[in-house]
Amino acid sequence: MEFAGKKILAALKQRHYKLTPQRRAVLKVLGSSQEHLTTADIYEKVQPECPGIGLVTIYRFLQILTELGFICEVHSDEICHRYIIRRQVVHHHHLICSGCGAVVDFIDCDLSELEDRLSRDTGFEVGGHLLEFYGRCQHCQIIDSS
Amino acid sequence: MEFAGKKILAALKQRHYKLTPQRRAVLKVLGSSQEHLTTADIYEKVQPECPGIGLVTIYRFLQILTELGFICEVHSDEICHRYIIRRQVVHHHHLICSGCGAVVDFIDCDLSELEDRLSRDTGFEVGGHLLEFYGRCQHCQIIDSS
DNA sequence: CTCAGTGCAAAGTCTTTGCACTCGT
DNA sequence: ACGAGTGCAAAGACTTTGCACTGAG
Repeated sequence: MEFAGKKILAALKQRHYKLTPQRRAVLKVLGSSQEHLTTADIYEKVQPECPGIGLVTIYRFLQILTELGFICEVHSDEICHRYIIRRQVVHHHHLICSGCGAVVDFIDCDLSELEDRLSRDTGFEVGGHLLEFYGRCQHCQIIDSS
Repeated sequence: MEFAGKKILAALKQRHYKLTPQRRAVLKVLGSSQEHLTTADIYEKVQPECPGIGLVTIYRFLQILTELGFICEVHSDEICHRYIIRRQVVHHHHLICSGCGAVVDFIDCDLSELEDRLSRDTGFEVGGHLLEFYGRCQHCQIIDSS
């Protein structure tokens, strides 16, 4: 999953953001992880590659990545402020494993009908939505039953 | 919307939680607000009714209410850890006004087909989902255009 | 009367800010 | 060589914990 990271690096370069070793390392971690990560998770995972890195640097970089839409925040009743690299450029949703934290993206969901109905019923001008599914991935189901 | 608060009071009593003036006041605030509130919001709104109340008390009580499922956390890319009283006992979703914070519940959404497909495609055992819509309520639309 | 609940203060966690130094461009 | 980016330390925001007192049942 190096691809997403590489793509973001190029995009950052184009916007004249500096490509420091720290940023490369953070992107590498984000790009090679299937799970949603907290800032602290990233900090830990970056250590081998970039021992001296400061937490602050990660905070600041994540902020940039969020602003540019390169990472998504993952939400649930249990989880907040966890990040995952955005593999889909388009609007999409997450299927999250509550066991290992793996995240699967999916694109096609037709909520427009529901959106229209809500709009009619409530008078709201509906601008967007957040949809996330929770469950257990195959691997964690096996662990559960053993 | 006093109703929800009254109902919760009864449920708490049944579970032998003590019904202190502080708890009554917090429930009153939650029950009479259409918006999602932070702990600090509740703290402020409770002052007139219960001047000496401590923030800590609210934290602790919200924790109980969350555990018992009487309030829901509201999520979005902007908003996290905001609470709203649970008016629907059953599974439901939120339509949130990004202007004034008003929250409308809605129940009927048929995601089972999508859930089945995801389950088939990914091997996940899907346990639940979080669906929230964002938009502008009628009132805020009027303000916007003036 | 008893112990859950409260309020205060202190501690803990997470995140942001100020500032001098470094290094990518 | 310039200024964005970095790391440290300190400050700030939010939440939890310890402890003695209070009041609901």
